[in-house]
Amino acid sequence: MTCDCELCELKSIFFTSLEADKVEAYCSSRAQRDVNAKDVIIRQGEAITEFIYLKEGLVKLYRDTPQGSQIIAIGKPFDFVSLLSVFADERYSYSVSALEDSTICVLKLDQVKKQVLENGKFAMKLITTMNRATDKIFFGYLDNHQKRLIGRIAGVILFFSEIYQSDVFDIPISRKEISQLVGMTIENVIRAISDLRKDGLIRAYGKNIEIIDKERLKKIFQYS
Amino acid sequence: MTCDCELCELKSIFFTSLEADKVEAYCSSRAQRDVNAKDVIIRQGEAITEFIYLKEGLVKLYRDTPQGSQIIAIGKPFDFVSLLSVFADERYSYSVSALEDSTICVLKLDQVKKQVLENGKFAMKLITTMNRATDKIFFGYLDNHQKRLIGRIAGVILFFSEIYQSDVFDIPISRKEISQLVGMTIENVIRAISDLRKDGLIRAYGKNIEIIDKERLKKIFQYS
DNA sequence: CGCGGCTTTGATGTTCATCAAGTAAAGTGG
DNA sequence: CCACTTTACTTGATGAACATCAAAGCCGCG
Repeated sequence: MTCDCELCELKSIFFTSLEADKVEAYCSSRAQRDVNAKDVIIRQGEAITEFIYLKEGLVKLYRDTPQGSQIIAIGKPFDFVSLLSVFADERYSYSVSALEDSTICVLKLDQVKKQVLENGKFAMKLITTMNRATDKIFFGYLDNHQKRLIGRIAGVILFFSEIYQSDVFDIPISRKEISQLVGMTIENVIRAISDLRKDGLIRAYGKNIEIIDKERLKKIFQYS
Repeated sequence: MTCDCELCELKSIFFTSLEADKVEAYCSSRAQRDVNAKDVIIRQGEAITEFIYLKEGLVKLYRDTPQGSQIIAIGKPFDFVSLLSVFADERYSYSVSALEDSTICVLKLDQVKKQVLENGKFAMKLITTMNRATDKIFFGYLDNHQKRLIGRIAGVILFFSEIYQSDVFDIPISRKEISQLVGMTIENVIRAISDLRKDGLIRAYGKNIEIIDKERLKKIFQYS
């Protein structure tokens, strides 16, 4: 009867806005699914029939364009990964795939819509959560694209350092993916990483990154 | 008792989702306001207490950053100009000002929230409309920033041509604003416009623009 | 009239993309 | 397990796209 998603933000929306007897319905309609790294969770162009939420792990949101693949955002747990425009369209305009082995929660979109129709408190919370998620992605994107290459790279490194809560970590995306994330060529991304290494701000052996001088890295991030 | 916003999308949301007796409450709580060109409608950093909708005219959404002013989008009638993150935060993270003399409709945000809480159908429609508006802005932005300067300029010209439904029009923004919209320097924006003029694709005397060769302009827009 | 802001053009420098080449790592079939 | 292929990564050289600096013309406004 109790869901095991102890820290689940979506659950908290349901629980604080649903009567006790409705919670059970939520629990039973919810499906949990484990996905492996590199698995595609959402495919651009597919019909939107589910409401998907990342419980554990790390994912990337990306879209394929004539100019190549473009990473829109990296999704952490407690981000509603399918929030970006779930209700806007019939079909996904982006894909989502797992960067690490992850666990997702899946709800039928109909169920969520039903809740919105029946439960104002739920609707209100959902709108707020959706807006926050979209805002974060959008304004984050705007901020990033005001910076030059080196600043964006510094941002990426600081971002993952924040996620892993450590100055030493394995970056979960390839150089190519970094280039798709920052919107520049792979060669120049590598050059920027090399520059940071040569200047003694980071150590970088393949995917393993160590931040040596976080303050200077933050300054580069800030002042582009 | 009847609202005069005959074509108002917001009104249509209310009307199709409210019982007749509630419509009156909506009408009375709604305030219509005329604003002059260059008037600031929403100011970045201000508390969000109202729900604002563009009934007539043209506005720009922009934000001020340490690197200068950045235009996020141009808002036409039937765009919910305050939709972008109304519920996400306490304060606006962007400004809105009128490009032309415009008419806006203003609702107390409390009133809208109340409707969301009380009326599921209204909530559902609002979510859908918000998502669509945000999607359009966001993915439009992503598309634009994959293009080179000349393609973005072509896009801007085609955009306003679409708005005014004519190949001859006065562009409602300055060269500087175009540069803030496409995210490049004013000098290079001017050079790009000059190039289009020299190549015979457009005529351009100050703010007056005439599209001569729409097909080629579209090709430039499309293929960056 | 003259001041300040907007616009335009030219010259020059920086940032980034492209092309080319080579190394390392990782999967693939015999 | 090893040769083989493929994919990811790295560095250098060159060129294109864009920013910056400088100067001058235009235009509206006090």
